[in-house]
Amino acid sequence: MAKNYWLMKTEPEVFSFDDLVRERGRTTCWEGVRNYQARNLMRDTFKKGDQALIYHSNIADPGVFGVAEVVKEGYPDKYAFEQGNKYFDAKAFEKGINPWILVDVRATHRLENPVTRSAMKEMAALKNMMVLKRGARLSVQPVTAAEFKAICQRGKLKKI
DNA sequence: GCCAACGTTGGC
DNA sequence: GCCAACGTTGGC
Repeated sequence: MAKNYWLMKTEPEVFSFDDLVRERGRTTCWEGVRNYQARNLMRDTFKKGDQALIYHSNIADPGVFGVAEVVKEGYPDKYAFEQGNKYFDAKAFEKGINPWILVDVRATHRLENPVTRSAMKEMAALKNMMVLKRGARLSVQPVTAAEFKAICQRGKLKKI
């Protein structure tokens, strides 16, 4: 089974790549995904050892800042059923069925030169990349091996 | 801060 | 099941 590659968006004001690096074991559960398409990818397709580009969104200079690997495959997201939690899902809680899942990721590399969105747009290897398309809101996106490699080379990976 | 694109909700 | 209204995302 070939390794999968992903792009995972995060708002650095909320949780940045540096925040991930500061976590114990540089590992965290990827909280807050409340979209079924993204959920399905994490539940069905994310495999241990897959690699993910960590992308900062909703800032002046969005782009890829680091690389992480999947260290734990999909498991129930208990936060969805914790009243008062930021990611509490009242509707699901009433129904008694928790549809949400988490994966754990560990930071492995920093991009010495973060690859900004504007730089990505100029890269021929990324001309079909999902994240660059208009209105691509999916917070967890598949990335091809070629796209992953192109960004890693451009960004100069530095092992953490 | 604006607003286009998208996903979800809810009336019918 | 359709679709308008709404809330959110996220680039700019």
